[in-house]
Amino acid sequence: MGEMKIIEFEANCRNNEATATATGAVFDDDDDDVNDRVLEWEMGLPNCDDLTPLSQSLIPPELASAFSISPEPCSTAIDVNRASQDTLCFLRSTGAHSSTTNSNNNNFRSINDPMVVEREGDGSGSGSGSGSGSETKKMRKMDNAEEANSAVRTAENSDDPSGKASKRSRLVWTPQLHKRFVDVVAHLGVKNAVPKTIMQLMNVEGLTRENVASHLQKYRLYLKRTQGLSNEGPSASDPLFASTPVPQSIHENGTGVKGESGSVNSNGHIGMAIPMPYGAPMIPVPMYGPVNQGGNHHQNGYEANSNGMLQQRDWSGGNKYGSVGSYPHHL
DNA sequence: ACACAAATAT
DNA sequence: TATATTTGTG
Repeated sequence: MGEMKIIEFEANCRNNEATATATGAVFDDDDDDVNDRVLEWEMGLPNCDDLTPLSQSLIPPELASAFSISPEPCSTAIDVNRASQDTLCFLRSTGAHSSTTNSNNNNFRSINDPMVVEREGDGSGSGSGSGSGSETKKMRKMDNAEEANSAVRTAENSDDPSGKASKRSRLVWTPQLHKRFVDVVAHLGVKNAVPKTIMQLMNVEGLTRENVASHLQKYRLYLKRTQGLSNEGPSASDPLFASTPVPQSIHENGTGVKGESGSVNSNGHIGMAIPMPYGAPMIPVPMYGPVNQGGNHHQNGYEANSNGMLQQRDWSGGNKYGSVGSYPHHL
């Protein structure tokens, strides 16, 4: 278990020099009080949906080309898995013992299984693809809904055999996606929060301006309905929106630099203007769904998405945005 | 070309 | 119901 976690983290942070070093330090174990520190350290670790998946290139294409950086073919989930395997082998051969490295920590979720899109065209094929049918099956616990389904697809379904424009199916605004959306909207002021910009900063592959525009329209209505009216009563409607507290920074805030940070929202949440939000792509791919509208069974707004996280208030208590990364400064 | 809101469609 | 698309306006 402990091994698994470390490996996953390793994989997720491969590009983070500092963290990688830290990981190494753990293995040097002098133990004992180190354990406490490790625990403490782990508490502050970013949640999995805050981590940048390896499957995502850290450098935007434009930037890469601008600095003539070699493309580095963006790794697939399979690559990530293989990397995990390699790391595992390496660690074992090195004699790293993570035996004492605690076991209780449900906080870790693997995102090396790709966040996926499914198009309504093919309802089939949601195989747990990444494994490529080979090993790794042993430690797959997938507690609860964790990675219940995972299909490895890409936004642009490669084959658009007939003709051209592959009809995208409806975008499903998962809590992760929406969180991202809200973060970005909060980060830009009201002024700059226009669909195009939002789309760019969200940096989600396959996300279109129309997607954002539509969602933004709805979101604005939601805002008008809630903070417009003094009564903030039944937030029963729009579970998605309700689950993602509206940052105060939506007030007036151009670059967000001068904004008060640490202000507390009505919910008791910290609505600080996100210091340095995403710069690099984090969320690989939005999730599309089979639109579940033929015989709709469940009424909750949630989808049993590939992460299975119906994270409602993961962030309720403290402000641990392990949320690393930074918005591109050049905007 | 874009943003926007409202209406409408799926 | 959630999202997409259209329409009209700026």
